[in-house]
Amino acid sequence: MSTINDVALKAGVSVTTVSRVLNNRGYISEATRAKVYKTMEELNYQPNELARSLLRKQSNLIGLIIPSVAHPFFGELTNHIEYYAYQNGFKVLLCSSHMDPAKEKDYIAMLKRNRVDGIIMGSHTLEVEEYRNLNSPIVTFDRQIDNEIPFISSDNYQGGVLATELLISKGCRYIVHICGNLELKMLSNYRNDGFKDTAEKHGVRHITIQTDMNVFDQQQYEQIIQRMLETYPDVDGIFASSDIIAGFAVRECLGKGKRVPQDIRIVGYDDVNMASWFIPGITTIKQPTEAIGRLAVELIQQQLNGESFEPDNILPVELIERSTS
Amino acid sequence: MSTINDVALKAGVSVTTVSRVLNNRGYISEATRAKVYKTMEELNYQPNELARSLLRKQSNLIGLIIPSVAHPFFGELTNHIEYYAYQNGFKVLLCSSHMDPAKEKDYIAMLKRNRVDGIIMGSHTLEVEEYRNLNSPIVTFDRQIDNEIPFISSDNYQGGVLATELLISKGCRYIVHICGNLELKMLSNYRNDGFKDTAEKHGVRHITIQTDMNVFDQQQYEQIIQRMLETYPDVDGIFASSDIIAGFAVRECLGKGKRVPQDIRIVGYDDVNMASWFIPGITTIKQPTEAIGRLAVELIQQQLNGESFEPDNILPVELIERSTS
DNA sequence: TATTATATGTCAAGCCTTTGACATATTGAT
DNA sequence: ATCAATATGTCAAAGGCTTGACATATAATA
Repeated sequence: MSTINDVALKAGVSVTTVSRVLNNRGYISEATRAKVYKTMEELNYQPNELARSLLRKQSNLIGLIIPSVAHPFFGELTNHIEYYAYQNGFKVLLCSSHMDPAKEKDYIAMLKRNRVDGIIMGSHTLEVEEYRNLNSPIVTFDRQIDNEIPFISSDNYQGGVLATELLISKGCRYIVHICGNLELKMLSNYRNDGFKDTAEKHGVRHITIQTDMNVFDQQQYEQIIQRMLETYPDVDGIFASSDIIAGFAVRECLGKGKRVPQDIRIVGYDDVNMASWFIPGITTIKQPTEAIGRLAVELIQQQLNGESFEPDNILPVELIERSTS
Repeated sequence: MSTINDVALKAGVSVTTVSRVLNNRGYISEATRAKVYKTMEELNYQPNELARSLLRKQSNLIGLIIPSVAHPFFGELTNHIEYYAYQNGFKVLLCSSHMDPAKEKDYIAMLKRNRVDGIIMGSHTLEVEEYRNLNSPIVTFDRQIDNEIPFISSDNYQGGVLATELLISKGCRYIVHICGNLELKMLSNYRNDGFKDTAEKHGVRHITIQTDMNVFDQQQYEQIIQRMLETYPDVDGIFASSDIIAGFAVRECLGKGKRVPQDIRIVGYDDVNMASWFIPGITTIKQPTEAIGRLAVELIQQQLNGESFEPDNILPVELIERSTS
């Protein structure tokens, strides 16, 4: 790889001059500018960002830690984050924790070693303390660390309310919420609060079933749903905390000879693309994935610029009715 | 962020000594080693990888260019690539081209500026020439650039054969292959060859329908399939070039009142997780995504090490029978 | 003509880390 | 007492780039 020196030499100018055209500062004649660009072209020169970052103390790198990009929700979220990062001159370093605390810790250290300008945390297997004192701009998704660190989440409580109201309005009298582990202090737990409050308000029987915190575990989902269907055969409404779980619920119900939505109604969460591809299409609570992605990048940028920012970002959800309700 | 200097100062040793414990070279007493580690801990020191990379002329970064991580197949592939990259001490810089040649070109330049150790190309919107002379280790997925640059693909021809044989053996007499644009010289075009050869061998009527090269275009898929179903109402077998397209095909067929698989049989490609979640489960040709991911990283590593490597990597496919055939 | 804006050059420090060359001390073994 | 292994230190260069300070020269303007 050629260096700025090679360019200067070949173009017959000083490195300072090349640096000046590269960074658009000081006086440069059009002729010199053109000559330098031409030489860079000829030498196939690309300024070394490692050296630049080292000097500037800014890498334009954003670290993104998520459970897995193979999960449709995180895949779509990552897609939007990557898009807006690129728009704002950032590159994204992808880290999949696979819900392994050791790996997550490792990744955080790695990101610090690489001097990322900020970290977007979509995976939360560590204790809250571990995330403090990272002294790097952070944005958190679906988890509140403290008042200093901004978080983004969808309006989980409202999502729970909307889903539950729908089930009840359609006539469900015995509803279940299948969600992640409530021990983890995730903001998504509010979905369960919305669910319970609404069910109680309407005097509807309700139970909550927690899954382990595995990202994807087809077997576990199937088992939990089967057991639930056996233990509570009278359930006539399911609010699942992801469209994938909802999909499995549909599958198991149909397998058990229950008609959806006539015998049992099912509402998911997320509104991943897949939710509309399923047959029947899954009724769900839409998270504004694109807005979340955009905001995440913005919040990093704002912290970087020393601007003030909103620490609590709860984005609106929307009920999308399809065929499972 | 503290530097190696701060550590040396605080620990009361020289930077050379710190560097020695950091890199495990030269003589170091256990006492000093412990003292240095303790100080690093206290200062929350993380060696600056930018400086190290600059010096070593090696960044341990792999650039991954794909159409979109929101696409299930690429999401799963990315997941595996990230996994094996991490295992081998690499970090992944994620780039989503969204099938935009300008963006892809930009990304390539960006990756060079960042001195990535290698590039895994899963998006191919540029002319073959553009990929040559990148003088960086490259691995290509589903496209052959030249004999120097290694490629990986599934056994597309065999995939086409397996899918077609299955349809015919189940009694299909008029089959259609829905695939991407054949103009692009992608290795996946061989699926169509396998399809045609097999259909002709058995004397079965067959047609090929190409889609545009958009990653995801629900509308387009629906339209193409609807039009196909209207134009060729006698079609009784579909080989779709992705599970997503297959999913839409199932949906449209059921919508038109055709029974799957009784009236029309459908086979997909990829075997993304989703294919088994669909109702009915989609019969498909499985690409060995994990093996592809592992091999991609290995091929970068081998090129980096100056080892010899296999340029042509065609990985076996497998027929997965579910309920649409 | 004097002044100013424009254009380029030289020089050197600094970003953080690694590494080789070399020097000096302290051990323990012979 | 001597030698070698062990342990640490000093010093400086290198990696590629940016930037400020200063110097110089040409062209345009007052």
